[in-house]
Amino acid sequence: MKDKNTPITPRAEDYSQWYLDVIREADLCDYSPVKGCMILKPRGYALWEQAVSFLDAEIKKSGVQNAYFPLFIPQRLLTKEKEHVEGFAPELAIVTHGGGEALDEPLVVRPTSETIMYETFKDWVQSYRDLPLLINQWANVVRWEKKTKPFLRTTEFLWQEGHTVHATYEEAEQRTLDMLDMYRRYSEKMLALPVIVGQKTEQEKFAGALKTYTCEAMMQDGKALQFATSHNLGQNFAKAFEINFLTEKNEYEFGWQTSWGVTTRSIGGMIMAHSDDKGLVIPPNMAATKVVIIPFLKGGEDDAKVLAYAEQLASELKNNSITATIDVTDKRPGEKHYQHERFGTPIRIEVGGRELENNSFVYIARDLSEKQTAESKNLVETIKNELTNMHGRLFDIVQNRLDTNIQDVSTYEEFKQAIEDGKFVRCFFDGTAKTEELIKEETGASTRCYPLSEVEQSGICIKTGVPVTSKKVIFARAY
RNA sequence: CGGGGUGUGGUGUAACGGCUAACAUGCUGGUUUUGGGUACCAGUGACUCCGGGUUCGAAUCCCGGCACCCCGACCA
Repeated sequence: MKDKNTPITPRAEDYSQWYLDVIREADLCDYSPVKGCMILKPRGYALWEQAVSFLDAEIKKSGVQNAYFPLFIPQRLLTKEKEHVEGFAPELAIVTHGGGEALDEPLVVRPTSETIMYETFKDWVQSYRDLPLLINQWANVVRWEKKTKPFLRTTEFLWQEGHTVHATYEEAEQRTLDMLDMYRRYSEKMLALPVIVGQKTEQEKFAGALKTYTCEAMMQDGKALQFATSHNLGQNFAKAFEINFLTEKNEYEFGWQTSWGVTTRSIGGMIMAHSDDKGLVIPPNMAATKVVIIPFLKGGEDDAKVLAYAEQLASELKNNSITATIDVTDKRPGEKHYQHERFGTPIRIEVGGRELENNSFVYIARDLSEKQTAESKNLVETIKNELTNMHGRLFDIVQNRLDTNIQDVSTYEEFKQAIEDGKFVRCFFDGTAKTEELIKEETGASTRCYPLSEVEQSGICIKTGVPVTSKKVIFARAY
């Protein structure tokens, strides 16, 4: 943790350094001895736990069961689907020795579990009666990335990966979209983060997928962050792994598959999108501790009464499912205030002799600096409302940022300028890998997605001028 | 992996090639304070990232490694 004479870097000065400062100040993680890996400290892990509890419930509600597959994947399995192996080959961690001896066949540390799961799924799926097969796993995966940043890109990360097999394309597509929508809800309800949901271009889709859908969020510097994906795998993997089943007509057909995942990166997105120059801001629904109560203790005989009052307020909140703690450390009040601002605790309540006397309490929402006073009989209602309002305020700020920073352009000059200004750009594009690469080279912007909200229409490609009939695509610089 | 930058107590910094590596903060104990980082006293804490070299003498110069940061390429 930094000291008081070394405040965190202001956002405008160096966004990247600010982000690292916020994380360190909030005591979320440590660097590991292995480059690029992240040690999640309790405060950081608590954020992920909130995400897990929401997502796990939603996943189960949609009929999916949890299972667990091994960390090690025999290398030959990974090579079965051609595009898949080509996509992942450069970032694999491979184990060559075990028990002190060289292994006959190297083992890949899973970068994702399609291959090892589907090798098994082929045995689980025999008949149309076995479908749909709906499996999810909570796991860690390893991708040996060149460059890392806490939460946003780490060598090892935590995620949830869902894998399903269906009897028809339509059903698989529906599942793909349903899970995409779950991620949108996760983002909006938990992270207070509005997102653009849409479909990835051919070039940007998942290695081995038919279609990839994504949630794209806008950070405070205008860069995009993709933090959840849902893939319609078609029959690509089913063919490679021979996942076939007998239909009602007693004919063999390959299964139609989906996979979908969200990672600890989403926590990074939340941090980047909401935090400020004072430090971390945790949206209320993501905060394990929603309220911290700071009693003003003056060393007199009133202290016991003030403390009892604080405890009374805390237990009332807890009885109404609002997690609250009392900060009884012997630090000075000001120091506590700064600390909890850096920790991002959504609401701070202050009580002392004054409040005790007139049965009130002072509260401050993390995203506002004004102190407000309320009567203790209205405690639960007041705090509940404030938590709800805070969620709304955080959401609206990001929504507004998104709305005002998406620009429709019709010339390449406009395009370049808008990207330079840190905006999301919406335009037509010919859909080719060549054009996409060229634009990326010249401007640093990549395609984010074809938003689901867009409609197909005629236009001309922003770069090549070729006439196209398609949705407009979003371009942006991205993390 | 290419280009650039930075590595000094837990943290942030300082020190011309030259005294026992300095200051602030933190941490521990004490007194004092407590409605936005109290003040003072005492204590604690660094083979100056690692390994070589140049030199009478290296935190400082040179070479090699490693780590971190920034900009690219790769990606959730």
